[in-house]
Amino acid sequence: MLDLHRGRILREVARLGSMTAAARSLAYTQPAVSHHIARLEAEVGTPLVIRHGRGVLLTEAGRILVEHIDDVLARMDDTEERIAAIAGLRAGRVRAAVFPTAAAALIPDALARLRARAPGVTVTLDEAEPNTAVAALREGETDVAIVFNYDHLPPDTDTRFREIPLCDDPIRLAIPSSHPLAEKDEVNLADLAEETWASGCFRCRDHLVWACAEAGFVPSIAFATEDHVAIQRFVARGLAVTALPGLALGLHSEPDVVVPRAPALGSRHIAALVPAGPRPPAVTALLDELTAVAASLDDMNSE
Amino acid sequence: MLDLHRGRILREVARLGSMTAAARSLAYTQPAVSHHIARLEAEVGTPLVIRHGRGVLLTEAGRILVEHIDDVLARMDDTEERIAAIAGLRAGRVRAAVFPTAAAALIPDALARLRARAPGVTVTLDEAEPNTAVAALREGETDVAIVFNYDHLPPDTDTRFREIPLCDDPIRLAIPSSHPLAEKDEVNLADLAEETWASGCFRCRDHLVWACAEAGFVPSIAFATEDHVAIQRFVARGLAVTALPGLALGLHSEPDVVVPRAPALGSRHIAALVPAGPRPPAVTALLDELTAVAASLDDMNSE
DNA sequence: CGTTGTCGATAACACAAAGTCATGTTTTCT
DNA sequence: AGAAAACATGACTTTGTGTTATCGACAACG
Repeated sequence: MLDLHRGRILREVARLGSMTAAARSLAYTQPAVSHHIARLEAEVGTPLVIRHGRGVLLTEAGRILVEHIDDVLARMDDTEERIAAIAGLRAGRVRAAVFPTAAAALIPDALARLRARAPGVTVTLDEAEPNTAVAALREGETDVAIVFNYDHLPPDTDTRFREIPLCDDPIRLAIPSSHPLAEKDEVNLADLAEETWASGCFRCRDHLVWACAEAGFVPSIAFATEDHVAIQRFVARGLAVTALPGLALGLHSEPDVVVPRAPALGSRHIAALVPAGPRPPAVTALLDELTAVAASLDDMNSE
Repeated sequence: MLDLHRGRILREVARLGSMTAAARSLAYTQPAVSHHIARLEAEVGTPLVIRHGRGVLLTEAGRILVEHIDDVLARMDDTEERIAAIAGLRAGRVRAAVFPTAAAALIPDALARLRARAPGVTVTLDEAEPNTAVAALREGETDVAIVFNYDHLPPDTDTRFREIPLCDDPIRLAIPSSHPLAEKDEVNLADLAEETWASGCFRCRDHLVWACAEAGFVPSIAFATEDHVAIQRFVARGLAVTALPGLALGLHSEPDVVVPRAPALGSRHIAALVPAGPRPPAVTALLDELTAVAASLDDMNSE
């Protein structure tokens, strides 16, 4: 195959009409240019330049070659620019799989920051529970998975992924304001053993059952929905008590619901998962903004 | 600048989904491909592939790069084909500067042969006297100069050119059939010292004067024209005698003109001149056909 | 009309790049 | 689990790509 580098040299020789001048222009020595032209001629099997007076003149084949090389080099420049744009955060697309609460509480702020920093980068979002998000990551269908996990569950040890911790999301107790315990600052979980419970997604429900077991009882769960506004309404109407992530409560506060302290419920750990190894710049940038937004949330929690 | 070679490798990796497969397809070893991809990534500053299961998957930057490379490589193929066509005599243009008689007597046959052998090669012709033809060659305005020279003139010793002898063109005496000497087989030049002469181009006239001087007289030249048909008419009408190149006489034979032998007139040497050094294939091919045609003319003369 | 400066070609050589083989690590399939 | 397959890594060889030094040829100058 023709070597573009040699083509560039020939082009310069054509432009300047002399090998010596081309060598100067390209910061080479004259013999280097002479050699390259000779090799190019050997490769294509026909003379490309002809000595003429002081310098050289191109043959027909040489002229045609230069025309084509011009075209090819222009497209090469385009190519480089496109890739440089991705490397320089002026372009790029990131696919993220995010669990619902984070999609509402974390992502909008992170994307706003990312847009301010790198307007050319676009992010596409897929809402997905952690399990599906990880599966998508494994299949290469997404670039970043935003997931959460509870202390009582085994951590994800898959070495193919790198876990970037984002923040801790404390699980809060929510009870009706009409409830006898509503006036206490801190509530013991065991005191709610006889209540009717509402719970969210499978994983959250699982965690609730685990926490109650630690407290010595099995909760009676009558309502299950992933809609945290709906859950709060159930609580507000006095139909149930529930445990909700702080993030969900931060998104919406229903009247007639109180949130006493209940340390036994612990917290869930929110993290971003990306494939191990080097990351595209746009992915790194998104992770940066996610950690920044998450850190400010963490600060609010610790106050 | 991006290396097309690496681009080709990346493209193959993208097509086959694995470095090992790409290596097989390109007759490389696996580490070679691995190395090239790693270097490409270092050069562009962003990951291009990501490990996925058995093989690799391309990142966004990788996919975009491959798209562009496809385009560039296609144009590279075009380029190679264009040049290969010139090298393979399927295309090409030759500019020739030819003196008038040869343009009529030599070139048409040579071009017919060349067309049969290499239909894609085109030849452009400029009629020019030897001096102008050589000047054009020196200026790079023509690729081949077809010239002639006489024995009494100094040979062209310019080392910048290579001379390819084509044939000898004997100078013939032409006299009216009504002339007293018309019945003789061989005529002595000195017997025509008192005649009125016609002559052709400057160089031919010069040669005539020289030959007559050798025979001991100065010819009285009343008619000078480059049109050999016109000259023959002058002779046919008994207005003059003349010396004409055999080639011109071969092109047109006027009635009432006889051509006795006159060895003293010698001959002119027809040759092709090309720049020294390697020659484009189309030029070589034209020279081949010219020498072939000229050789057959030489044979006719020697019979 | 020779002399001098410039250009291209060539030879010898230094260094970098591009391959290879051997081997390790990770992931998948049995 | 263990075997097979794929990418990564390291040491080494070969090839290519540059350099300096020098020659031969053309052109412009006095």
